[in-house]
Amino acid sequence: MPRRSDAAVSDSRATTVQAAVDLASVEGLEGLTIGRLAGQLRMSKSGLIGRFGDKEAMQRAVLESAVERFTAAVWLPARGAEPGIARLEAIVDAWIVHLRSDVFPGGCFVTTASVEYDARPGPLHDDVEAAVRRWLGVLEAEARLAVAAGDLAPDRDPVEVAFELHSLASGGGVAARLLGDPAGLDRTRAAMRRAIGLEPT
Amino acid sequence: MPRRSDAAVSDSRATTVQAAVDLASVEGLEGLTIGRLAGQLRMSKSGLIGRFGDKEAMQRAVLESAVERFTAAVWLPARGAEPGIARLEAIVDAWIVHLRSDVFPGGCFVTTASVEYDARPGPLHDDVEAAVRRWLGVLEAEARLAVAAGDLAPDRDPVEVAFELHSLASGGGVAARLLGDPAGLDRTRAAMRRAIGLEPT
DNA sequence: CCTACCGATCGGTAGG
DNA sequence: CCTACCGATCGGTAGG
Repeated sequence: MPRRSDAAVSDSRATTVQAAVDLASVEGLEGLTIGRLAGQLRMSKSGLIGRFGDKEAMQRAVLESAVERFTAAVWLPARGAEPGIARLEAIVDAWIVHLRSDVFPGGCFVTTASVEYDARPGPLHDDVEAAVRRWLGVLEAEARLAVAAGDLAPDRDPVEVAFELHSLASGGGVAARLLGDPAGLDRTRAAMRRAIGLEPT
Repeated sequence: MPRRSDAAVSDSRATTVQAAVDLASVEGLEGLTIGRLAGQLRMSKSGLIGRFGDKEAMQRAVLESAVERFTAAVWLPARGAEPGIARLEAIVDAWIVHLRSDVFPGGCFVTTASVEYDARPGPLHDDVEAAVRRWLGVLEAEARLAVAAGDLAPDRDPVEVAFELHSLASGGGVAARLLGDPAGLDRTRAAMRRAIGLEPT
């Protein structure tokens, strides 16, 4: 018999990961240190690292959790909308709401991780790349449905639409936060709507 | 009389900064360490730090130099073009060429710095913010000229155009590098041209 | 999960 | 510009 039930172990791990996501959101996945996180959780470094194995495994778990937060915030709410332009619009709306929210205290987690690992090979690079590819794939599929439905011009390339939306949200989110200017996200929203042929509103 | 001429001192400092820009381009300004840079330059840590005062002063000098590289690569070549859409087009072209080049081995320096400091106050945050504001101001002025010349729709907001171009280059450059896909920059170029009303070519 | 500890590295200073 | 050194912190292990 284990001294703690599996549920309790997985619970404590989930709590740990949550705190780590918040810390890494500000400091980056590279800036995350075992000592600081352990101190914040009032536990020993060895106790903390024991939950993951080593730092890299912890970073990968943190990234995975952050991606789940993003999906839950942006993809799930939009899933109910009609396929086509309505769903694309719902994704843009949820995305902007997400960027305005404090889901990640330090700004979009995947964007931060993308910049940290875009020029550094390794498992974390591969994980971030895979997550971005999955999300681009979702956007592309939605854009394709919108083209098929006649909501987007027939010569509009779904791959291009997906890449454009991703670039605008990623770059616009960073700039809005850096400038401390909420209007930045209004502009990001307007640009994303333009990219899918909608009026600014 | 100084033991080394002013020119020699400033020369050695410039060499130091150049090496530091390349290192920080990959590791980030936060990942830049005195020990590693000193080792790469085959000098002592104290000798290196003596050229700047402390690490933060070195980081600020590195950022300033990187901004100058960007301006020289993107703004100077476009300056000769006619004001209006021709100059905007020239800026986009130079920008994409710059992103494709190895001017910064680790990707756009200002984008990396924006992400590192968007959620962290301090002098470096302020320096990055000021640099981005200056560049957005340049883009906005050019967009305004293009609107005045009738090259952009009269209801197109120059501030929005500037923010959109910046977001696309910043986010698109990161994604293209992360995915290791040169087509990413083709898509970025197409999106930037779309933003200023031009055909993809 | 803990304490105690490892070698390496951090930014920086003293003194020359 | 150097050597020598400071206290702090890094990721991680040994042993319980």
